[in-house]
Amino acid sequence: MATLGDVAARAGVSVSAVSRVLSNHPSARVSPGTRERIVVAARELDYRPNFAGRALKSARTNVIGLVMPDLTNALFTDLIDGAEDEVRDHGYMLLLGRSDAVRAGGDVIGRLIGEGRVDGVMVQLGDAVKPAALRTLFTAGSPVTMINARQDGHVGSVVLDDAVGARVATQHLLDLGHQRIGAITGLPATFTAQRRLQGFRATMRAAGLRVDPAHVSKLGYLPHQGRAAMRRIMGAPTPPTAVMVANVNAAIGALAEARAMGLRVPDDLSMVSVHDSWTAENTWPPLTTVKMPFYELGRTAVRGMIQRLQEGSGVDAVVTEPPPRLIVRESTRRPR
Amino acid sequence: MATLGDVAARAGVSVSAVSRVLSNHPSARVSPGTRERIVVAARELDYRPNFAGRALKSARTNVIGLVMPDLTNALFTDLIDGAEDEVRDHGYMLLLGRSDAVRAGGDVIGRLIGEGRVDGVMVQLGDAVKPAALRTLFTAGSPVTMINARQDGHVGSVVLDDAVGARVATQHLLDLGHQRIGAITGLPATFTAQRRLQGFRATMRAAGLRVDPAHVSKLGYLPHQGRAAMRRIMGAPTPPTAVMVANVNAAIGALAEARAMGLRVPDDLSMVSVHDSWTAENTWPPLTTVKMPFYELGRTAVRGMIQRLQEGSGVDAVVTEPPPRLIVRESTRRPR
DNA sequence: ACCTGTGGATCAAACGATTGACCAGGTCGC
DNA sequence: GCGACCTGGTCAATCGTTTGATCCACAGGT
Repeated sequence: MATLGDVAARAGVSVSAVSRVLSNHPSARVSPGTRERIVVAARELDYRPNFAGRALKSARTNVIGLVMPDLTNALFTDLIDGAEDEVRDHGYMLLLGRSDAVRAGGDVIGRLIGEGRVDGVMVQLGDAVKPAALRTLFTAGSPVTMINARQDGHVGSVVLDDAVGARVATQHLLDLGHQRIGAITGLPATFTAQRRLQGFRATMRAAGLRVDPAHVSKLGYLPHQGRAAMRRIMGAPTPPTAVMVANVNAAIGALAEARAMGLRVPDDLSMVSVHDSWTAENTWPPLTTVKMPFYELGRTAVRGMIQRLQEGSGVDAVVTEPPPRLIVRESTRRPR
Repeated sequence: MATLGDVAARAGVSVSAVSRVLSNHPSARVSPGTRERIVVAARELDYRPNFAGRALKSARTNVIGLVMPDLTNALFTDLIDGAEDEVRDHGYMLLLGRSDAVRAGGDVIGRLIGEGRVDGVMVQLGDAVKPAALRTLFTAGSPVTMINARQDGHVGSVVLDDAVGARVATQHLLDLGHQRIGAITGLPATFTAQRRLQGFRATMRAAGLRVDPAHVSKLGYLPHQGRAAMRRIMGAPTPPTAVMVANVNAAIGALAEARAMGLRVPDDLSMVSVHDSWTAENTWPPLTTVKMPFYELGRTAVRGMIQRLQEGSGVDAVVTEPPPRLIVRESTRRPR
C-alpha cells in the first residue's frame, strides 16, 4: 500500500504538504500547481490513508460501535439501515458487535472503547442484562448511547415513542368494537415493555374499559414466549376477543400458537402487533401491525452520538417523527 | 487510558519489558519478580493495549471483515454466529459491513483492506453484483474469501453442499410419492441457484422422472420473487403436485401466494424448502425444510481466512459436515 | 587475570499520519 | 533600504506498540 511518503516522493514535495492537501486542511497554503501534482500522484498510486496511523495520531477512529443483542433479528433491519446511512453522511463507519458477547467473551463495550477501536458505542441491550453489569459500563462520561432504554445517572439515550405505538394498536382494536382486549408484552423489567403496557392501559382507561389481569402477560419478546403467553391468556375463564402484542416476533409465535389451539384469527381472535417487519406480511393471516420508526431511530442515535463526540454533551432523545403508523392487514376484524 | 509507558513507570521498568511481558513474547527473559510487578501494575491501571498503536507497528489488526448483502436476513444468523465463535477462538474480532455499500458509498472491501482496517475480508455477494465489479476486487492475492460463490482465477472460497441439499429436499417429495415436482430457484446467474437446480434435476433424473420446463422458475430468493414464481408455476397447464423451493425466504413468499391463490398446503400442493430458519417454523403450515450447515459455514470461512493470513495460501472448501438435514413439518404430504 | 556466556533488562528505531514551529524568498509600506 | 508581512513550503515531534540491538553484571572455564 502506498503511504504519504510514496505520494510525496512522486510529487516531489514533503510529506506534510501531501497530508495537508489530501485531508483538505484549512491551513493548507499550497499553490494550485503543487496541489494538482499531489492529487494526481495520490490517484496514480491509489493512495488510501492508513487507518492505524491516522487513528494513532489523532486519537479518533471515526468509527462508531453498534452493539446489539441479536444482529439478525428482523426488527433491527431498519435501525441498522438508518444508522448506516447517517454515519456515511458524516464520514464515519459502523462497527457491529453482539452484546451477547458481554456475557461470553467479556465486556465488548469496554474493549471497544478501551482499546480505542471506536470513538463511541451505541448499545441496544438484550432482555437478559443485569442492571449491575450496566453500571460498570458507564464509567464517567464515556461515550455510550443507549438505544431503547434509559439508565439513571446516564445521559445519552434514544428511545421510541412506545406509549403512542401501543396506543395506536389498542385504539385500532377499540375502533373495531372490541371490549375485552388482552396484552402480550415483554419482561416486566424491560424499558420498552413497561412503556408499551402503560400505553395500552392508558388507552383502555380512556375508553372507560377495565383490563382483566388474566388477559395481560409479560413473558417476553421471543416467539416461544409469545406462544406461551397466548396459551395462558386464552386459558382465562372469559378469554379476550382481541389482543395487542407488544412485539412482532412474539406476535408471530402467538399467532402460530393460536392456530395450534384451533383458534381462527381474526374470526375468533383479533391480533395486532407493535413493530412491523417483512416477516409480518408473510404470516397467515398477514399481521396487522403498527410500524415504529426504526430507521429514524438509527439515524437519531448516530446523530446524537456524533454531536456528543464533537461537542461533548450527550442528549436524551425520543423519536416522535414519523409517528407510529397503523398497517391494517388481515389479522384484525370486528368482534362477532 | 493507560499506556505502556504508564504501566512501565508504575512498575519501575522499561516500556519494552512491559510490552514483552504483557504480550507473552517468547523472547521475554524476565525475572519472576519483575513479571509480577508488571502484571500487577497493568491490572491496577486497567491497561488495554491501544489498537491503533499495535496495528500500526505490526501491520495486523486481528480483525476480519464480514461483508454481507443484507445483514438482517434471518438466514445468516447461524453464519454470523459461527464466524463469531471461530474468530473469538483465535483472538480475532469481526467487522460487519454491508456489500450493499459497494454500489452506494463505493467499494467497502477496497476501503476495508486498503486502509488497513482489517486483515482480510469474507464476502457474501448479493444477487445484484456484476461480475465486472468483482474482478477489480480481487487484486492479486488479496485476502478475500468468497462465501457461497466462486470466481475463476480466485482461490479462497467456502460453499455449502448445495446439490446435496436440493437432493435431500427433492428425494423427500419423491419418497412421499410425488411425480410432478416443480422447482423455484434463484436467478440463473447465482452460484447457489445453479447448483441447487442441478441437484434437483439430477435427483429427478435418477428417479426416472422428467421435469416440465413450465414447472421450473428462476426468479430469485426474495419473498416477492417467490410469490411471482408460485403464480407462474401453478398457472401451468398441468401444475405440479409438489414444489422444491431453493431458499426459505422465497418459500415463505411462495407459501403466502399459494394461500392467496386458494391453494391448500399441503393438501393441494406440497412444499419443501432448502434452508431453515426460525421464520420457517412460524408460518402456516409450518414449513418442511432442509437445514443447511450455516453455522459450520461461518466457522469454516473464518478458519480458511486465518489459515491464509498465517500461512499465505488460500483454500477452496465445501462444507459437507454436518450434512444437510431434512426437518419434516407440515407443508408436505403424499399426493391425493 | 581474561575471555565467554548468559540472564535480565534497557535503548532506540521503526510503523504512517498529523500539525505546530520554522524558514526562504518576495512584496509592501514608509 | 530595512523591517513587517505574506506565500509556499519543509522540519521534526508526536501518538503507543513492537522488536532487533545493545548493555551490564556476574558466573564459569581456562
